[in-house]
Amino acid sequence: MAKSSKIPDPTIERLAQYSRPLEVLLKNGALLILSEKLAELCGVSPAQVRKDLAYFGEFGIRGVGYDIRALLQEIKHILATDREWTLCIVGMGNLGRALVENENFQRRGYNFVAVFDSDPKKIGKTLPCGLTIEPANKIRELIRKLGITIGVISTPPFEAQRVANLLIDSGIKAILNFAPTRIRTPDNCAVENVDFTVKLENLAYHLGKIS
Amino acid sequence: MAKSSKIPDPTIERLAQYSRPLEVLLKNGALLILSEKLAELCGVSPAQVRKDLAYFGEFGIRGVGYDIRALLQEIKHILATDREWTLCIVGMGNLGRALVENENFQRRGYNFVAVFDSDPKKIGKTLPCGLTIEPANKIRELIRKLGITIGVISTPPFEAQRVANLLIDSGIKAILNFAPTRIRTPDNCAVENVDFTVKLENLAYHLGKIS
DNA sequence: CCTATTATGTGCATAAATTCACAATAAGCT
DNA sequence: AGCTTATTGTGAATTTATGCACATAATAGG
Ligand SMILES: NC(=O)c1ccc[n+]([C@@H]2O[C@H](COP(=O)([O-])OP(=O)(O)OC[C@H]3O[C@@H](n4cnc5c(N)ncnc54)[C@H](O)[C@@H]3O)[C@@H](O)[C@H]2O)c1
Ligand SMILES: NC(=O)c1ccc[n+]([C@@H]2O[C@H](COP(=O)([O-])OP(=O)(O)OC[C@H]3O[C@@H](n4cnc5c(N)ncnc54)[C@H](O)[C@@H]3O)[C@@H](O)[C@H]2O)c1
Repeated sequence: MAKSSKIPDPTIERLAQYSRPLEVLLKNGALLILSEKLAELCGVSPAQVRKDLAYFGEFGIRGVGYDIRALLQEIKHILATDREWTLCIVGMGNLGRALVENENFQRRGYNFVAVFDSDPKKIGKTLPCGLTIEPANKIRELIRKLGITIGVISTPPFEAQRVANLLIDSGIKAILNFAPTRIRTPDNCAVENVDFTVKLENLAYHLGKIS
Repeated sequence: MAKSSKIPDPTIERLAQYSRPLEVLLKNGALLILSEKLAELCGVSPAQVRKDLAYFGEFGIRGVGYDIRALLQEIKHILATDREWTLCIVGMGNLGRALVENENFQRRGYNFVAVFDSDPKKIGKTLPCGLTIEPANKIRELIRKLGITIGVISTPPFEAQRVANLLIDSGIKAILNFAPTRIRTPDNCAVENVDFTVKLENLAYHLGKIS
């Protein structure tokens, strides 16, 4: 049963990772998987896999393993990815465009329904995906009209907090931020940051210890 | 002093994060910062900041704070970002192009010196940044010739492991992987994965608990 | 030169996350 | 049915990371 208050944060992150190979296996027609196998595919320990899943219920069959289809469904349900989400992107530069054209998001239920920019030269342009770039001053209106719940920020860092405030003001409850700066949000708005250079610096650190 | 074996992994990640606001402060002419202020800017506790830094030495002045310029230099030295790195990108789709055009990397000493693709229609094209897309079969040759140490993978997931093997074979010691799949590397090759959809699923989980 | 003030550096306590090890249980076999 | 085998689910032990609280050291002011 879901003792929902006490779930470790890393567990949530791993659940998403578990779903990747499960999807592939399911597509390939596999029916069953052992914690040991899934662990290996994800680079974690088998006990970790079992414990992560056990936080939410008993999804396996002792002595047998996990039914792949059922397990995937459970994980998707836990992560609330068994429904459709509507998102918008603010800042349609190189990264924003790469995001909106990537069909991985769509396939997982993350639907971009509006994209914004403040550059007059970009506003009004229609993208290959069919969306037209809207001016930043329509953010509030369109978020409400289209019922957008997740906002993606891919503006330069200096604009990120201003944009975040605008999104929060418009009722957004979750933000994915690609600008390499921390943005502040009230407690009722979740933020996840993606900063590639931090990852690179991690690599550099490890390389530096060798060479 | 560097008891280098016992540094927590999260500490390394945070060091990179500390450097962001420090760079901004330095540019703005600030000279001094307190652990409390830096902590606030990064969303961590002041004790955490001090402890993280203390793993590597005594960089502050008691009763006074940290000299911003010196601290930044120390952090860069620890992370080995006080030197230049040469990298290549394999897979010049939307994401690969966004990465190579982003001057943030260059500014931090991460220099893309070669980019590869397997699509004949893309090979030979010259990008705004001045690099020409090379065929995948020149990966080995160019990595050696240009002394490339870090490889970036932005191919579809199905190709990622194959590409990784090629990079490892060519002597690469660190890989930044954007394909949403785990890649296996020998112990002497570090990997960092960047998976946006995992972050989104994190957000969805938190949203799901509310609405 | 001494005292008050301030903010760092750090040993110790606490909390969080992972791993261990085994009891529980399902399925197959005889 | 009972016995064997396999793998899950989980409490307890261990490891890892964070936070606390104060000793330490530097500075400023009288
Ligand atoms: N491109 C990458 O590979 C990459 C990698 C890591 C981080 N990032 C970060 O992601 C962000 C975007 O990167 P990019 O390469 O697409 O940059 P970019 O300069 O190509 O695009 C930024 C876009 O944001 C728009 N913009 C600026 N202010 C705005 C505002 N207030 N409202 C709406 N739109 C606004 C600009 O007009 C521009 O189109 C940056 O913060 C960058 O540091 C990018
Ligand atoms: N675009 C995004 O916003 C985004 C977001 C998250 C993850 N990703 C992931 O990043 C990767 C790249 O995304 P994208 O949007 O640029 O995809 P894309 O399809 O636009 O580009 C992939 C490129 O890789 C090339 N390629 C394929 N096999 C290759 C090989 N063996 N050697 C060299 N090149 C090869 C293709 O020719 C193509 O140019 C994908 O795995 C994607 O899932 C992308």
